[in-house]
Amino acid sequence: MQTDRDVTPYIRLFGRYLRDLGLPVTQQREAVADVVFTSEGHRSVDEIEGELRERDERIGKATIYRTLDLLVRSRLVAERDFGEGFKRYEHRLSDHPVHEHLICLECGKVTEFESNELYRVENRVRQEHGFQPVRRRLEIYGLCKECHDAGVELPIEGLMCPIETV
Amino acid sequence: MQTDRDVTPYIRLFGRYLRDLGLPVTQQREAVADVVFTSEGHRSVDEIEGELRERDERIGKATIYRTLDLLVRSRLVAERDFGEGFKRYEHRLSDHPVHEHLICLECGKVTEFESNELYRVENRVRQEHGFQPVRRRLEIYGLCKECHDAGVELPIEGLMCPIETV
DNA sequence: GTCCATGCAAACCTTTTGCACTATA
DNA sequence: TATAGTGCAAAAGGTTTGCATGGAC
Repeated sequence: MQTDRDVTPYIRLFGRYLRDLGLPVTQQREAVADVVFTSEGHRSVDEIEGELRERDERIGKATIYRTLDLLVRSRLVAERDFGEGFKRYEHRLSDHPVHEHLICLECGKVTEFESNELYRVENRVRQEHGFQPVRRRLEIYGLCKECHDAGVELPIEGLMCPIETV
Repeated sequence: MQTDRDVTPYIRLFGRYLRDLGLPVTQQREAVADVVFTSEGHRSVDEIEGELRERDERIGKATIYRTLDLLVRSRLVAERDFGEGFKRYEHRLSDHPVHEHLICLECGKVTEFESNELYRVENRVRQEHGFQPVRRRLEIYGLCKECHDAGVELPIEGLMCPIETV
């Protein structure tokens, strides 16, 4: 049953992708896509499930995972992994479709930044290694401004001088 | 029972780290550390377990995980995640303790490279975001030289033009 | 009407934990 | 001898899969 839902341009793009592949455009797929497209940050599957529940959409976790897989394949959504033990998803239709991440080791905040230095890196590996870059991932872990201003100091764990072998 | 095992300088470093923390230096810890230190690539827990079995060391998986945790904390070993669904471990006592990774989407080969452009990136985020970098991670996914020379072409999946919304 | 998606629960896989026993220092 | 580690098996947590039912086209 095709209802008159609010189909945003982004969801329409996803619909086009599905149709190109001969796959059905279902309510559930549009609902999951809409949650991701209307979210601004990096959403976990749990968060997406919660948002769907708030919207009174009852969609199984398996369907959410299967739809996210399609969204990632369509390249409309990027899969992220900040080492939390689960993945996060972020749509790529923002002002800055290509960006990297700063991750605070103290509070977990994720900040986005752009780095055109990386184009130089990619050109170098193309020339020096004959490697054709397709996609990349740069994450810098450290202490964010707010935590630093709050006086947090990151403890230095580990050996002070790992090179000394005596 | 303290046997006369072949204790390399690297294992001695790990022993020092443990002693500094008042923790016992056990056979199992030395055995796991030795496998990691004598391995050149990026080892998974399964591979470490297999190597230990070949050496006739019977060590439980839990102990391997617990020892790897100590090795990572000591900063003698780096934890890697190439999106395979499990982690890999690499010792940091090579010629190039700091390096990034090129990962072939076709054959899975991992090549290491160095990028001093990243120091500039880190300085920039320090100035522009007040963020103090501690560690970083750069992975470039693409097609390696061998696969390209073998004629492999990466299929372009997804929408051709994700920006067009009509 | 055909084909595929959905939902539920079970399965899967890596990693973590509880607990009785053993080794280190 | 006190303290901490080990091994086993069970648990945990995220993700995937099998299968009967229901929806898209």
